Amino acid sequence: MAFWLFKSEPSTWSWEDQLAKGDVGEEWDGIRNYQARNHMRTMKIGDKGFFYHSQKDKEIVGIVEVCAEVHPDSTTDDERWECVDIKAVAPLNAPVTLAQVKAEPRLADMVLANNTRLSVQPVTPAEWDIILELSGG
DNA sequence: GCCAACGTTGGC
DNA sequence: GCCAACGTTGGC
Repeated sequence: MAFWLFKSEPSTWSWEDQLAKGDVGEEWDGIRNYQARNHMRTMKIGDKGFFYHSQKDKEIVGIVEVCAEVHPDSTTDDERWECVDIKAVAPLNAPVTLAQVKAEPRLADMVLANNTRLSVQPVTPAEWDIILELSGG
């Protein structure tokens, strides 16, 4: 199983919106970036991801799970763009802020701290555990 | 609100 | 195929 991080601006699609969808989940649509799409192409059902609020909050707020593998993005006719579906699993005990991530030496190489614009990112198992640790376990 | 980083587009 | 111009994202 692989780990990922999904970035969203809360005014567009928030963790609360995601939670409201329950186990049905929701298309992670609107991605118009090849790197992000390529990551989604490699995702499998059951992969876990962090849900990150960009812009105002800048913090990881919850855990999601891939519940449908890659398929065409329903928000466009352009066949280049595909996406997966994700569903909320649980909120973090406490949100982990970008500042916390940047202050943690073991997370110095995390994509979140280095490539601010990539909206779908891979997370290593080690990084996953450290984030959970920072959130209070 | 500004600006840096980065990706995409389009002219040549 | 290169590269300048432009648009978008997201941190500060």
